[in-house]
Amino acid sequence: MSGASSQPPRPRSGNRRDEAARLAVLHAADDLLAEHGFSALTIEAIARRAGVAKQTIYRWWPSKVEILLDTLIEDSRKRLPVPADNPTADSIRGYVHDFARFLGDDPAGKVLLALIAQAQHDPGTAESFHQRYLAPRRDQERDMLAHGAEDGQISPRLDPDATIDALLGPIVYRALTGSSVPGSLVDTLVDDLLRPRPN
Amino acid sequence: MSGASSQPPRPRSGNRRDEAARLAVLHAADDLLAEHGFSALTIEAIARRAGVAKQTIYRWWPSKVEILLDTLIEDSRKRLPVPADNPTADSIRGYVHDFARFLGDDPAGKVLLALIAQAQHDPGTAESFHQRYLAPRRDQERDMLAHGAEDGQISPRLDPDATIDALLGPIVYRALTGSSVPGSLVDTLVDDLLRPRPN
Amino acid sequence: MSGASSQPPRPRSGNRRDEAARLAVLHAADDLLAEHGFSALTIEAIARRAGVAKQTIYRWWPSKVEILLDTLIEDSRKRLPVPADNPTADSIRGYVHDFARFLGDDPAGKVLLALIAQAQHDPGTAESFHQRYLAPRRDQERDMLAHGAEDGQISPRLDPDATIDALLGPIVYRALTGSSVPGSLVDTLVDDLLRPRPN
Amino acid sequence: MSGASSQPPRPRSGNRRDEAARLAVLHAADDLLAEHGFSALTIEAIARRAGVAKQTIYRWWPSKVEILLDTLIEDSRKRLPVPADNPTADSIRGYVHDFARFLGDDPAGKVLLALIAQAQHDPGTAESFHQRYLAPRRDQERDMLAHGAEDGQISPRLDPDATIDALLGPIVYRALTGSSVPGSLVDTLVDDLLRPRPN
DNA sequence: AGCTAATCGAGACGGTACGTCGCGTCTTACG
DNA sequence: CGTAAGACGCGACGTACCGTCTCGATTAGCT
Repeated sequence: MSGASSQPPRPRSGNRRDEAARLAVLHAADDLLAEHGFSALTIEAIARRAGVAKQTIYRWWPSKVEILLDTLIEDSRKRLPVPADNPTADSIRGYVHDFARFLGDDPAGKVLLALIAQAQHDPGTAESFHQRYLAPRRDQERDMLAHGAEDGQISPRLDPDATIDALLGPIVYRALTGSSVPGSLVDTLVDDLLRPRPN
Repeated sequence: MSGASSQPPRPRSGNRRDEAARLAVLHAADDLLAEHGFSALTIEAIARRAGVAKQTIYRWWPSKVEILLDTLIEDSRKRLPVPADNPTADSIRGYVHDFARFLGDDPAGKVLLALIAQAQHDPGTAESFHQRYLAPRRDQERDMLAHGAEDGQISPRLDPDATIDALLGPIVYRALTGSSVPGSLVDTLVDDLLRPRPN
Repeated sequence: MSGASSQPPRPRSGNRRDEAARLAVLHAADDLLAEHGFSALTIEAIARRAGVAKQTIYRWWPSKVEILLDTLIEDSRKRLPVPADNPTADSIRGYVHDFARFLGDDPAGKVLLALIAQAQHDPGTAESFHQRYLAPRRDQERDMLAHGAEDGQISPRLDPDATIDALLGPIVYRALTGSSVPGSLVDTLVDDLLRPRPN
Repeated sequence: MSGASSQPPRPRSGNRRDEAARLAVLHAADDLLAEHGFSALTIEAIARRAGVAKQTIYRWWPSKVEILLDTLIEDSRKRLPVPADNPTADSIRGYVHDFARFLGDDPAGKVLLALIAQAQHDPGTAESFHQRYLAPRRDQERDMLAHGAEDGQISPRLDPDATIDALLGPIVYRALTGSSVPGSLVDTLVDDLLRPRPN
């Protein structure tokens, strides 16, 4: 009688939030951005493509920016993790290379660029984008640098935030202006900024 | 003096383009962007504030982006000139500092950020922005570096475009993410990138 | 026995139809109509005010019109009975006066007007309204006239349905157009229609 | 001369109100009401069927009720004129017959019923309906009775408003409840109300 | 000196998307 | 079972701007 012990895996729906609808919205938003650009990313278009009612979107997301943030956070976690355990000089250098690849080649990179852009147009977006994406990531990146420095793997010449901005800024700027990022540029940046001046 | 006695208030244009209307549109666009942000920058709002008919805007500008580009090009020419004649190490360093100030403090800096952003959302904007603003400026900046290197004022470690992106990228990225740019960061970037490795 | 002791506030229904919920719905509908008009009489508002789930309403009533019909039928039975036993000329005249008062002053009169109105907009309402309210009442009114005529109390000059429509029509029309119904009008109508032409 | 000289028939549009759009909206509203009833009479449906933008409707009419009022006023003027010049007993009787026919057979009669109904649901409609339709018509009907009485054509037994309500009320009530109005009923009402009691 | 052509303010027009409300159906968990 | 709760697909609401258009007025420059 106590029967089916702890959590029988219910294919639920109805009273609770519909997980299928949630995923359909996230994928529809991603796809629309990739296929037709940000200007085609309207709530109505997302609802249409996801086969979902507009109200279902508004019930769970205050704006299309939050939808994109949801996908970006998830994709970044999976495909652009920040080296955390005993980062080596190589793994840190690898992270910057991965960042360049993420921005340039991964569809999720386009989401990141779109959010950076939209943050310029709308203060609400800026706020959300910082709190939910930039700040947590920056914390991880700072940790990475701090641990790397503790272990003697790197010796940054600037304070942590300046170091990260100096490393990633050029990559982001190139992506924003439609240019590619050659590996040599990344290597030079890493060499310059993470090693002390030899003299 | 002979003329305008009978009709007191409005000297209507006539056959030629009305310069007053042109300026009113540019200023209205600038002001709206500064006061209420890009989302309030609609053609209807510009027309309303400029006291101009919508058609007058559409006759002379294909989109609001071109209006902003007009103001940005003019303002950049005046307030952020690229050192051209015999640039010294100091004048080049000064230009990077000026660039940071322009982005951070000058209202026209907000226009530049808005255009970078809009270029992510709309390919037409990207195209126009490159051809009318980024490319010409980049040409001047390349010249500046080339002349500086010829004269022995600087010795860039990277190719010209990479050098400029590495210098300006962090500044732009900080502006895009709402941070300030300390002078020390600029100095470090300039020192690193425009001087050869000592060893 | 397990008794209603442990749970203080809500004695949930259980297996049979919850009479308290039924009454709550009827009163909520009545109140909303009286307080905010027909346009505020939505199923969601009724459920909200009655503290009842929407599904509970849909389970027992096919539409909000049927809710109103339930209240109207009950209220009419109580507060506007048709004289049935040996109607006299006076009791018939009194009924017409009562009808005018019901439409003009009783909250239930507003329900009747709302249903007459809604019947114009929706054939389903018209059908229900006729079968459940108008036809049964008309039968009683016809009986009233027939018995009155048999007893020599009245001598209608028109056939029964025409008589009733000629008596009540002006009253309803005045109510629909927001006018009051003076007693003298009722008296004249009764005098004209229920007595034979003297000549 | 009188001919088509003065006003060359311009098929205009543009800056001024588009007469074709106005008529398309009125006809679309009429048709939708006749074909699918009031519940199908949404602004979106009218716009769709008229081939007109929603905003064009909202620009000129505050609500769908005003659209119906426009059509009703026009149709009533054309097809149910109130006898004005030297009304005779016969022309007055004819008017009441025409009124019954209008309500029963003319599509515009359905518009009138729909507006009477909607006025019960919405105070704004009631207000508009009175000021724009009922009151002006009532004025004309009062004039008709007054002139008829002056000329000795009729001798109403009730005050003018009561007379009109007593005449038209039963007709309206029958129409509202889906019944037909036999000519004999009209004749009896007219005879009763417009001639003095013989005794 | 009159005619032509272009500009300008004004604003109507057909559209698309906005964010909200209520509909009627549904599923769950509780009693 | 009936119930409270509430998510869901749907469709209309009334508003804001879009980009196009047509008006009537104004004013140069060319016959």
